[in-house]
Amino acid sequence: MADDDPVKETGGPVRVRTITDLAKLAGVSPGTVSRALAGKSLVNARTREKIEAIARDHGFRPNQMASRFRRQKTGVIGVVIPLGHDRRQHVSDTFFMTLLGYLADELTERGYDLMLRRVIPDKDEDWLDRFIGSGLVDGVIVVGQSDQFDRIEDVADGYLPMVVWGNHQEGQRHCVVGTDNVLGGKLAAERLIAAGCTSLAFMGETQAIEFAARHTGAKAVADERGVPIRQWATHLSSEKAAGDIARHLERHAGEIDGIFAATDMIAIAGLKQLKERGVDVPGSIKLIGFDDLPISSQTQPALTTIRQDIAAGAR
Amino acid sequence: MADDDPVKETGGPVRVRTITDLAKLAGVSPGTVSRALAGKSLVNARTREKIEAIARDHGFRPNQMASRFRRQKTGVIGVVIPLGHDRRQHVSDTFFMTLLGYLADELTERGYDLMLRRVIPDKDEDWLDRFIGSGLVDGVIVVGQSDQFDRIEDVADGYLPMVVWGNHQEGQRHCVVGTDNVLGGKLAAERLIAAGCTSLAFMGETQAIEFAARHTGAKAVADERGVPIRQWATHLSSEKAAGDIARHLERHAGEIDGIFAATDMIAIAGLKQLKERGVDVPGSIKLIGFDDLPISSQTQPALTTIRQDIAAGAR
DNA sequence: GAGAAAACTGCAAACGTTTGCAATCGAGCC
DNA sequence: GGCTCGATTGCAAACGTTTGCAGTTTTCTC
Repeated sequence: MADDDPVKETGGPVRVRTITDLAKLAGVSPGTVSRALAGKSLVNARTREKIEAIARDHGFRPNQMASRFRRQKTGVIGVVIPLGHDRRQHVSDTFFMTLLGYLADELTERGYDLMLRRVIPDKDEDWLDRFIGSGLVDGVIVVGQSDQFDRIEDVADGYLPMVVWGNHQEGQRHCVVGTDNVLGGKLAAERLIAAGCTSLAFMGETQAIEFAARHTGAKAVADERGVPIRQWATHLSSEKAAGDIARHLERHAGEIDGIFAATDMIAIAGLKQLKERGVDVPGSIKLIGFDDLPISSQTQPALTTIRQDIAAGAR
Repeated sequence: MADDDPVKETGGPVRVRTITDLAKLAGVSPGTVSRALAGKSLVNARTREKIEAIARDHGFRPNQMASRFRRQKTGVIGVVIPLGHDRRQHVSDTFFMTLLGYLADELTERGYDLMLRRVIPDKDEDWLDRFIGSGLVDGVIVVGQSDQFDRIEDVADGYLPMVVWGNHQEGQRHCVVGTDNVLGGKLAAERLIAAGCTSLAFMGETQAIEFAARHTGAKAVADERGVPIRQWATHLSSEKAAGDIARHLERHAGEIDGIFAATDMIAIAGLKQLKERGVDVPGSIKLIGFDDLPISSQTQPALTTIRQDIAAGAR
């Protein structure tokens, strides 16, 4: 009799892989199964129960690929980290990773998945277009503008929910959230000067606009107070930074009594170098960092908490 | 004449969204376009060039959702972090984030995307099944077994490329890569004892098997050498750890002269507490951590580099 | 108990690609 | 010159869900 349903005749536990298999088993149409599983109100309570029971028994999970494809919604937010000016820095950099941690928490809480991508802009002209155009994500969060400001601007017009973690620039078109780097720089310089410093150094680089802004802020205050501030070019990756710092200290250690490090990582590296040289910190040289990483318990200028901003921005 | 192609008549830049649009424009069939864009060898060089040109001009990107759906391959590796025993710890924990950084690098290098998901096992019975069954990922990397060992084991039989970062257990069925925690614990204890310590403390918790193993290793060596080792239960999150450590130190500071911290984060927190109490480190109390985070330049026991293992494991 | 409204359910057409198979077009071979 | 073979290309059927529309019941209402 069951001629039209050979499946049942096998006796073995039927593998129910698709919504259609399940429908056959339940004796309803795929459409109904879909609705039942989606929790729509248009299905009879008894039918739904039956369907859910079967689904549970067979450990059935609707294929998300198909579902998302059909409804043209991925439920995924892309997080892309441009490895611009200093390839070694970004991913695996503590600050970005910490930020990413919070992002993951917040996004998951809102039912989104997080797709992480690291790109090397030099190698890949239109990294952003490609990511957006792929249709894989509902929105994009760019972590760090790096030196890709223009490219980001170009894309911003094409819309798509995008928020950028980075520095705000007068008249820019893309939505940005992040620390006020200029203000942070000012605060740092003010604090150093208030602590009695009379000659400052900025450790970091100014290629990426985030850091440039920090320098700008510090310089503005320093100039205003008549305190000299020099720039000590320093790589951002811990390994390279150490060497750079050592070199600077060797040549100019005596000339300054206050250091503003562009990142906490640099600050920590600097601290180590200073200690190794027997310099008293903060006795003879004062040091201030930037980022407020959980590790560094030094005093930091403002870092906005990301929570609310992200929520609103990513929607 | 162009009656059958109203699109061209609009004059505006034709929006080419699908492969079919492009095909029409190029005067070929969608199939051919697909082949051309996929770089297959079966298309005439001239046809391909033409198609590629049009694609470029219109900034066309094939819909990845559709593509991946059709070929039942996502090109995505899921990274899931079970927030088991201590909800606050995992994501936004520095160690995991650092690990994640390397993972991202390696996966991207191999053309995979990385989908991050944080789950709270208590709330969600079958977090793993759900993730795997969703068909969203080609493989899964579980970071940290936490207290979910059994659940992971259950799933491991169902196959699917899965690798777990965590502790190896005799006779387990799932593929695991990670530090040898027992060995690490042994090394730590040995080092402390070699440095002259005569009474140890282990700071951390033992609910998660990774940490339990570290403790076990340390205890084995300590017992063997006749050195007492006590356990100071300590939360893993920096904030809570500080309080725990303070409490322990207050009561038992004088009783020990060597501390093995289950993680670097705890070690750092401990270091701070000790300093605040004016304890000389490593003069009167020696301290050793675990993880080898880039920040901590203290001596650490072995941490396997993840590079090769991941590559092979994830395939 | 007829008629209408409400509650369910089934049908079939999408979503945009990939891909096996068959058709077409030249070119080379005897 | 007919035929075979290879190189391209077109056709159409998937992939597994969702969803508008059109039935088909059921349940009321009078």
